[in-house]
Amino acid sequence: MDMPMKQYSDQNRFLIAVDCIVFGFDGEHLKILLIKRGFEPEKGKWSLMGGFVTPKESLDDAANRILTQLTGLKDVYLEQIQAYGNPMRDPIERTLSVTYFALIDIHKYEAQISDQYHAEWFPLKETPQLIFDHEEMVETAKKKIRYKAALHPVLFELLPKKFTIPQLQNLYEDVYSTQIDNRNFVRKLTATKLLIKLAEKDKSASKKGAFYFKLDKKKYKENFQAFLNFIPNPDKLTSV
Amino acid sequence: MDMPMKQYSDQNRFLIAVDCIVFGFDGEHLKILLIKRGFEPEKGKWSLMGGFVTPKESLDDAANRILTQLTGLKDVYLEQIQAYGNPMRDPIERTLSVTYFALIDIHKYEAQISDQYHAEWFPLKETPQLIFDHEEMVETAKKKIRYKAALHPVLFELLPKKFTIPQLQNLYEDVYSTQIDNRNFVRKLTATKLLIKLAEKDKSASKKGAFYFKLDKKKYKENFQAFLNFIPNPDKLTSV
DNA sequence: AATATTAATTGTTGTTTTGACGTTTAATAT
DNA sequence: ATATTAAACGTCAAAACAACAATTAATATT
Repeated sequence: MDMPMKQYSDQNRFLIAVDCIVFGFDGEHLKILLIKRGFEPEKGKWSLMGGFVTPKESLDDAANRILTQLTGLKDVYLEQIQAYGNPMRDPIERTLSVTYFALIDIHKYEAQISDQYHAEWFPLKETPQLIFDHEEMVETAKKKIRYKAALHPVLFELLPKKFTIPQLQNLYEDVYSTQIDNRNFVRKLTATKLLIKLAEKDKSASKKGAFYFKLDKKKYKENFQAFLNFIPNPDKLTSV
Repeated sequence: MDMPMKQYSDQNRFLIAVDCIVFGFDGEHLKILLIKRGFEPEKGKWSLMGGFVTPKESLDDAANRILTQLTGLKDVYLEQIQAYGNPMRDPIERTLSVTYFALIDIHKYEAQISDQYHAEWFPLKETPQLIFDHEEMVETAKKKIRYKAALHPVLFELLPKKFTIPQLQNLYEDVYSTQIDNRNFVRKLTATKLLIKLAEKDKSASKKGAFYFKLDKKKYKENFQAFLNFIPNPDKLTSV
């Protein structure tokens, strides 16, 4: 071949989409953010927040752009899950979708943007019917967050900067649908040295009040890959 | 909109490729299979085994097809790792690549097919320069296999049906570049009840010989998601 | 044929981690 | 002042773990 190539001939090209599974925690339950799809096909049906990848942006860029459009938030925790490539997954035209899961502090989420996109939070056990293969994507994302959080301190991304131990424990209990012994939980948590105790207390939830804590960012980054064991008997979590 | 849609207008379409990181174990070292690329650009350079996704196949189908073409093997362990979508990763034309890692019994691999593709096994520490972003892909795959194997009994996929404990231990020691105490290793292994002891011994490697074992397939499938702990202090493995 | 050699196999112990459960303390409501 | 609530602190026995020692089976050497 003498001439420099301009493109690969005889190959097929496809649409590439990004779909985001956005997790939030309202203090009681883990929830995901869904929108009413604004265009055909399946216009008006519940859907993950997604969009097509444009020529000059990477997948991560696309996911961040889409997430910012939906929530108004920037620099949120975002992690690629997997690519879905069934030829028939979109009936209109073959589209590959790369899913991401996002963890956001639900209180930072601005509701007026929600109205613009007709977005709504759904508890994990009460999600409506979704378009295409989005239900499968949500199932996989649920497994992924359970698997990941069993080993790494990723759930902190769902809480405000200041949070209490009971809040954190509620979160773990909801994610794993289990009761955790508070005394053992605190012991394991303390052992990680990930938390810094603040002077202030949250007295909204109890008479005695619970001390606020914040993350030790440095330790958090250093130990993000360390294997934790907050969940008793974490076996048989289904991986992704 | 009155007419049923035929396609999404005003969107861009891209090439989609699949690249496979094929791991094998020769009894001493973990290796990956690389090929000399047979077409421009970068013809003749070392590369992962990859190919473009065709219109009617899923991503998994494409990965299996490509892997069978390279190794002649079917039904091998194959798992999606992640999608790479940097707009400039292929200089000729924007191509999204979805990587898979494959674990094969190196002895089942047929060499004559290797010649056809100019394929070669490389120890992980002696991999040559690779095209595009394939080195980054290999790095990620290495982290992935270490992470996965620290928790799940996936390395058995690299061994023949009959294998000895010393073989298995060599494999773990090479994957984690560490010495493992044999007595503790055997105890943990026995506790999983994953192995069935055979009457036969392998006397090629030592005078006393080492008993062959085989996997208890049923237990293997049941416990695949269980968290193991063959590696002492598995913290600080880098995840993917 | 006895002995040395090699490496697989079986065994022991002290320490650390875990899960289960009891008690005390701080703040508010009566 | 007292009761109430739940957060915070503490105890203990069992299990898991890492580190280390001894025995055994097969071959090679003399």
